Amino acid sequence: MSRQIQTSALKSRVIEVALAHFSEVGIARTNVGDILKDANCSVGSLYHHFGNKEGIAEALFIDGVNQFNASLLAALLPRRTASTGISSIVTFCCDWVTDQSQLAAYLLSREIKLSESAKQELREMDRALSQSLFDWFVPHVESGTLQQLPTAMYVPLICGPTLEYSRMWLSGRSRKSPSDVSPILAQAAWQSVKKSNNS
Amino acid sequence: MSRQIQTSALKSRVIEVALAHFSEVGIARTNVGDILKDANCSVGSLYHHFGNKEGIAEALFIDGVNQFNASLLAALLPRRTASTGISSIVTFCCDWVTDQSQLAAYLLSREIKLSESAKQELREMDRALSQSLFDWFVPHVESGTLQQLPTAMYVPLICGPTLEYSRMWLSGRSRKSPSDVSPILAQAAWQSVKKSNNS
DNA sequence: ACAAATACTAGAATTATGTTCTAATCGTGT
DNA sequence: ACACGATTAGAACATAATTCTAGTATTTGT
Repeated sequence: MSRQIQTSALKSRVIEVALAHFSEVGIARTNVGDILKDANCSVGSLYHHFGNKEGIAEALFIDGVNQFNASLLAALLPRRTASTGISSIVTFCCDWVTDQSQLAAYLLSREIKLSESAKQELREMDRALSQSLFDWFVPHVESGTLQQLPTAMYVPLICGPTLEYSRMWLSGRSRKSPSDVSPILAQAAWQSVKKSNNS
Repeated sequence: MSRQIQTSALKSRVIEVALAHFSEVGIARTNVGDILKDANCSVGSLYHHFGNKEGIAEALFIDGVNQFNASLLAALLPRRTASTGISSIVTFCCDWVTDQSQLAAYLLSREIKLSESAKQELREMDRALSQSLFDWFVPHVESGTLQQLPTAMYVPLICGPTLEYSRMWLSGRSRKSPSDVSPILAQAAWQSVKKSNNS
């Protein structure tokens, strides 16, 4: 088997196993020995590839965010109207969280203080996503269907309620899954960013 | 000095010192030795009062949530109209986060996997707050100024964007403080829960 | 006021576990 | 085939969390 494939398989295995352990007992309480054992990985390999325990947590985090961002854009970009676009964002988030609840819980409960380099990388990813989203918004703002707002406000307004509800659900504070309530969340998101006549 | 006072002073000191360290380098990387030193506390005392490092983190968390909840209710309850009430919630959150950014960052980035007992305690606190908020909402729903929604939706809709924006600001992803943008957030919150005629 | 019980403090000793280090191995390009 | 770098291996190490035993103060009951 080629080195590259073998190596990336090992990394995926470690990340997958790590998510399971982190989810069960938290990062602090999982010991790398257990990850090693479950992922069939030697101490040397693990530290070669990830540097330390935080490195595993960071790789998992970045991996998850990448997945999420890519899928979100894929869901949004084909939409042509402002209201279907906003709705697709919210619905996608709800379904993703409901579907991948373990990974979602990990990403939403930023259980880790990221290193500067990881922060850097994430900032760049965030910038790229924000840019794509903003590019999609612009025409609808110009055509007068979306409110003109400071750039930084769109994401919180549209996704804030959904993410907050997701946190509630993931931590057992509500029964109905985000998917179950996505129509309400989509409607509310639309109300908060659509252009309205009255105040 | 009475034992009680001395003891609670020690605990406060530990919690305060812990917040400083946790904020600077994260929970995982702060060592209890440093907390001990800075809080003038012996190993024995610390473990007697907090059990372990996580116990400190939990006490800090619960303490912070208590403070926040109490102040929030104090800001909301005197309000008489639906729109001033919603606005006061959002504005209070923004100002609190802006003002106590270190504690806010700690609470919002749930850097810890809470123990079952802490979860229990927090769930109870959350239930109490939700109940108070809901009691305040009910009359305005009945009078037709607020939308009728599932109970669990009000908090995410009203606070979601604010909390999400706060996270962005706290992690350096936006320049303007929550207080700076609170009018926009308050307006959006109102749009998403007020009773409207059109769809 | 005294005794007993309890709550708390102290810090040395222990243990757990994350990480380093040296050596070996395996692909890959020349 | 050779050599180089990337990767694997796991024993050894070091750090830092936690336990433990003993001692001290405070409160409580009589």
